[in-house]
Amino acid sequence: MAQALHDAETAASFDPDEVEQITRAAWHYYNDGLTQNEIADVLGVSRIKISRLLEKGRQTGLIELRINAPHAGCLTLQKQLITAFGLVDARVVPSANNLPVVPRIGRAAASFLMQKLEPNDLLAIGWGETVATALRYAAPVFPQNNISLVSLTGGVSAYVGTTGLHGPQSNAHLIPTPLRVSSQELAQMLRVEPYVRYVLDMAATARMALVGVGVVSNAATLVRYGYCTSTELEVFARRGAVGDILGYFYDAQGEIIDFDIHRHVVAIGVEDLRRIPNRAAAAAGLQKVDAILGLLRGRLANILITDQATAEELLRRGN
Amino acid sequence: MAQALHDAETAASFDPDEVEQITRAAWHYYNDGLTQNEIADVLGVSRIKISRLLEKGRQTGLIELRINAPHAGCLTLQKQLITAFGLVDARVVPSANNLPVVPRIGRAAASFLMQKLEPNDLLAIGWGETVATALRYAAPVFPQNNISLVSLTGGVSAYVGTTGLHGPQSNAHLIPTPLRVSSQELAQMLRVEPYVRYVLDMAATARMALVGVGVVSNAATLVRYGYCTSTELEVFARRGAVGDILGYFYDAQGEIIDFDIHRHVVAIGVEDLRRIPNRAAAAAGLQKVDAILGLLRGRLANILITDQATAEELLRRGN
DNA sequence: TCATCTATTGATCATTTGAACATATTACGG
DNA sequence: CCGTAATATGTTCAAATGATCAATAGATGA
Repeated sequence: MAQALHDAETAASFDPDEVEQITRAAWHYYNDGLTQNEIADVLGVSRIKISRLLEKGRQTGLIELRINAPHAGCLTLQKQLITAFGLVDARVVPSANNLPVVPRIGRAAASFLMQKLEPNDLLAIGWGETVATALRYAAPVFPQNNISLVSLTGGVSAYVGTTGLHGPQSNAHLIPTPLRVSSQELAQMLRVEPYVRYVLDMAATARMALVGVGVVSNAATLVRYGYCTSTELEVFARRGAVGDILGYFYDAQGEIIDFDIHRHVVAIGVEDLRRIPNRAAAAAGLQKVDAILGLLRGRLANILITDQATAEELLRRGN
Repeated sequence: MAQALHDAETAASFDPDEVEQITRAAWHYYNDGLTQNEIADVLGVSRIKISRLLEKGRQTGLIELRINAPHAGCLTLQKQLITAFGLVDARVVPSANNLPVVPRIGRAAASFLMQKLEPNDLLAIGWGETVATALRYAAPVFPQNNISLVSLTGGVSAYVGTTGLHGPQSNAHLIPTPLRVSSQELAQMLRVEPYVRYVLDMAATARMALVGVGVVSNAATLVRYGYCTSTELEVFARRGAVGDILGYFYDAQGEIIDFDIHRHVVAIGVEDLRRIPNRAAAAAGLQKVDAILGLLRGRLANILITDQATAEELLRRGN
């Protein structure tokens, strides 16, 4: 079910030799200001190879570009979000009307993680496209700092697989089940499976979580990947659901509504989630404003990564 | 005396409008992958302007490029340095034979500072070319995180002036005297001047210090800027001096030697310096190996930022 | 007020760069 | 052992970029 959430175009390489080459090239290129040709001479390879090494470095997050001055307008928005919703932190990326939202937010989330995570930290991840994108950018760096991953729900292995976070050196503990299964009984059985239990317990100890926010509409990722039908969502919406987190639907105040589907979900409980001290939600888009508002009101997340337009709308409608 | 340590070519601008423009441009360029032309259209300015904004952003450190995987060979060296000399941390930049050393080490030091300093921190700075370069790169970012600067010695104002760290928003407390004055009496009078006293006391409370390492040879920066004569240095060398820190000369074991000049220096005392928990020395070059060895043996610094060749030589000769 | 000087902006062009294509090399299944 | 596919490397070329020079606006001082 929904196996190939993302095609594996970006399977990152961890060949130490290549990492060394990339680093060396990057150093010369960005710090020393050499041209690709000069680096090629120094390292004794062809120019195009340098070009490709640099490209790969940027893709994988090995080379990270940090903008040290928060965009003035957005800095204000960040502060406003923090105070208006009592957040721990917030990131607002400048708006860009006709650029796809997910990669932009994903990058911002990756950047946030790289800034906040400390060596040996444990990062818990939820389900969703934005989370997947963020991981794609941030994950290659994790082995360096010995950062471990743990999933908050089933169904994430599909897209973690595309981040290159496999192999002996990686440290990813993923719940090996779908997000939702067909019956309450099966879900319960899976939850008490030793390894599943183990991962869920570990997830509850994470210091930082990154989750996505689901909307209640046909466009929901849950629908697109077959975990829900549009019909179900219509019912949920009629009963007051505005969004979902980890497969749990909540109302405008962020209260989890009692739906059957919640007992079909293989995921950490909401109470446990709330005990994770840093819960970052990455989401943007005007269609998500209601969902985000509920999320923040219910303190299901206390960190928000979004874009300018969404932030403005949140502030207009919020509180 | 030695006023223009560096020409003011890089006087950074803090026009908030420009910072915003740079940020916006950088975001589109590096995160969204737009071309300069496209950004020019979006922001409504000429393409060449975007090019210049980006250039300025990189120069001033507003746009920071971080390489997330330590160079493999150098990572080893870093670890070896840390264990061999009992350091708190170390940075080793890859060697590049015919590139000037100072800017490379300076950038590495700036990068180190930006990584380690936390908002509202106080950074103490010593005297020297490398420190000046590091500041040039790192300083523009400080107002953002409300990082304050304090000088450990006199004579730094000359080069801090070139970092744009002036004006109301900046927070730089500099000792308004030369590094060395002509008599013991004058030095003593200056040290008890209220403002000088105040700055020295404040410096002693810093959590992080960045200092340079002076060699005992004609090439010493102290000589070039007129604080010492070659003749003096010859005498010092004959009496066992291998290097200087903040104007204090020490022997191969890092013991401060008792010289008259030390009483002519307006600087924090060595004991107070040693009480600063993180003392980073930035220096590279084979001619500095003896000086660095002494420095580390005497624990005058417990963090070292250097290059590959120097690190290897240190390890060969050290301990 | 004018002249001069400086700083900013704009245009041109050589260099640098990445994308598209072509080729070689290696891995793999029959 | 061969053929096929997948991967890596090399070549060519158009796009993108930054340096240089010219022009303009703005500041400074007599």
